[in-house]
Amino acid sequence: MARVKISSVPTIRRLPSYLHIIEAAQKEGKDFISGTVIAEELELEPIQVRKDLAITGISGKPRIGFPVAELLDAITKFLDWHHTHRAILVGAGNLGTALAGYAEFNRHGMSILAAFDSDSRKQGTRINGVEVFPLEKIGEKVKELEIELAVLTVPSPYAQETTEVLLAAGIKAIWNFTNIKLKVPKGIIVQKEDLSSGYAVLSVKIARNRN
Amino acid sequence: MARVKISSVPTIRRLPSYLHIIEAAQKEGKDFISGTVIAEELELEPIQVRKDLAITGISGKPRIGFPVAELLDAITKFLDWHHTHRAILVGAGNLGTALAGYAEFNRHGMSILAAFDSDSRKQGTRINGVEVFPLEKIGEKVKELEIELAVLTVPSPYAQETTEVLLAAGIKAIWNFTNIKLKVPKGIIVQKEDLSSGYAVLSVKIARNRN
DNA sequence: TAGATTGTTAATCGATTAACAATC
DNA sequence: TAGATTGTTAATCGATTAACAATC
Repeated sequence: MARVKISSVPTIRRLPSYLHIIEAAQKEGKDFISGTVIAEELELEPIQVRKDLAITGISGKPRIGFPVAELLDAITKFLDWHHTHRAILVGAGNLGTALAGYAEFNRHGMSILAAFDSDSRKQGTRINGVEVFPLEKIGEKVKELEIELAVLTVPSPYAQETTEVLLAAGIKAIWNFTNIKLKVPKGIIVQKEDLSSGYAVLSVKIARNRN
Repeated sequence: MARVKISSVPTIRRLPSYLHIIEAAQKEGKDFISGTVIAEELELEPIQVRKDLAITGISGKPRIGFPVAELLDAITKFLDWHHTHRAILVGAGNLGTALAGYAEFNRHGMSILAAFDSDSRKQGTRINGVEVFPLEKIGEKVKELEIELAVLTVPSPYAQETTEVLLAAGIKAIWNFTNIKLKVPKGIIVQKEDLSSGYAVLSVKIARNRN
């Protein structure tokens, strides 16, 4: 009986970088790639790569490695990147515009179908091909376009009130780029992308390096 | 003998969110804030907040909590956010522009003093107040402006070659927003900000939620 | 005083790493 | 065959959580 392997968040976070390496190997015409090679490329331990790849269910051959095509397929499916994630962008500023045009996401199933902004000068224009609507249209568009995900890139002071609008529209998953901890009911998925925490780690490293 | 408390990366990553909560408390005129309150706000365990705050060296009072002003000062200093980090932005696209205008970073010591882009139409213009120069000027400007940090927001295919230019210019720390694992000599600090790994976690959560 | 909160020490949990037989 | 790599089982490491005395 096939049991679902338990996968940890750290493992999930590493999978996209594996995917990237394996895609490069495929472009070079390789049919197999070893965990050792992937590990070298990313400066990880080989055992960690093997453990991570185990969750895909693909088995490798000793001395040869893992089959590239199968691995790409299995990782993509594991990440649910073979499905389209129908998304809206809320807050059409620079960050939102950057995300709308980020090829990496588009290639992996994220489809931003509409953007929203409170600035009437932006309404009716397009950012990276995505039309910008007033916030009032969120409810209507979410239903019409069968949206499952909202990418939140409004200024932080508006994060919570905008979230209320999204919840009212029936949104079940929010990718939160603000530095506000959103208050949402149980069952709503919130993924917080915290640039400040990255800056904190970097800053501490630099400070330690100075001494 | 005062020993430097060991601090883990997870702890450092949580400090900015504590700072945010404590700043809000200060604005409300509060002189003390308890770990319990911070934990509630962020949906963390109180014991985790107390452990994390211990690295600042500030001690709290039972029943009352931690002194807000001292805590803000200690966290800011711990993160080295009281020093100015002189930075350049390499790649003046939408993401770079967003980072240049991100008030959160400016408020906490990151000072972007110049931007660079290979697109000659951008050269001479300003993004969020930062002047854009051709890449050829990097070496000169890094010396002139005493830059210690480069924020890398070029398209991924140019990430490694741009890094070589930065290294040649004497840059010792790179904040890498591309999805390329940069090859750098030992001693160079690279902080990778990986949006794809966030998307991976989100995507898996959504997929699990559908079942 | 009563009791909420701190801070220390110990226990638990989970992720990473090590060891090594199996095998291509 | 020889030996590099896989995959499993066990050991280690480090982070989180629990327990609880001290105390404001």
